[in-house]
Amino acid sequence: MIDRIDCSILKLLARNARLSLKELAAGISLSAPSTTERLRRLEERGTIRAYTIDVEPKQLGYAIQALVRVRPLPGRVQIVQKLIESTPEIVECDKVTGDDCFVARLFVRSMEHLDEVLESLAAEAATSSSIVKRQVIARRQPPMAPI
Amino acid sequence: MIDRIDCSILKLLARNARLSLKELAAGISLSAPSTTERLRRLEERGTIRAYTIDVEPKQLGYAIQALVRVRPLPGRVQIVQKLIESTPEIVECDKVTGDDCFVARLFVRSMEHLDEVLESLAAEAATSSSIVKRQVIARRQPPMAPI
DNA sequence: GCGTTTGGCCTAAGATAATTAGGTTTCTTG
DNA sequence: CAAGAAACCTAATTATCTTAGGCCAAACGC
Repeated sequence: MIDRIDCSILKLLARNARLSLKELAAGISLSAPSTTERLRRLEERGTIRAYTIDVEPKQLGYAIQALVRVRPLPGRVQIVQKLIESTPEIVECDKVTGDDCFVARLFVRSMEHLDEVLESLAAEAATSSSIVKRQVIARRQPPMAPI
Repeated sequence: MIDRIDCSILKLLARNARLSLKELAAGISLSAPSTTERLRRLEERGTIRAYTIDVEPKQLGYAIQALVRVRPLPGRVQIVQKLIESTPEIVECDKVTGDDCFVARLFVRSMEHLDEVLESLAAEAATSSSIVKRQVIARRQPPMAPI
């Protein structure tokens, strides 16, 4: 499904998604039109879901990052999910196996702000929060190999 | 530190980091050269940490995504951190407050593969794994407002 | 086994976009 | 209030991207 060349494209774009077509083409030793066509197919097949940026949260005023495990009260799963979705401070949330139904990552300006967000969930769910002390591994790509 | 225009730039690029300079300039109603200069400063100040892509893990052969809480055995924190860093299946890891010293996200091809990765940690740490059943919120940006 | 089709690549030209240079306006500051 | 700096602009040059058309090799049908 994904050959060696597609793999190189993904690696190059993961490192810098704003690479010009020319640079990208040079990186994979193909012509510009062929590279365009490869890119188009990667997008079409959904391999590349999005081109995006990684923003420094502190520069946006978010001093604190936390991981929160959320256990909805019986019968409140749907409500809690809606609540989570509509909480803009939550930047990522997974529904997982186990007692902790949801695991969310959130960005807040202060401890007070964290408390505020958690309070908004308190009526519908039990939460356990962990403050991020350090990012040991910033979001990276898993090993990419031709399939 | 970040004005209304920078904010718009960040929002536009978060949605599509490959927007051409011309499109970006049109989006914020500035000329192309001014837009270039704004971008340059956002990069220089570290507000934009990286331009990257969001890849569909399934298309790379990763059928399963898991969140793992890792509690190193006494005195083994450093060793475990090294181990985590050198595990390519781990795509993200945070050092957090609380008993669970690390929280990692990993991509694996199968349950056997998951077991394999966890086994490699077993000698140095206790782990609790949760399989991701559904991404309720895919990585998004927190609210952006001028600061 | 051979002609045909398809997929993927190429080059080259025309169209589009990015950069550079130089000037204008506006805000800040001595 | 004048000087300087910061941020913007336009226009011309330079570079890049897209389009069109053709080549080649592997897969396919007869």
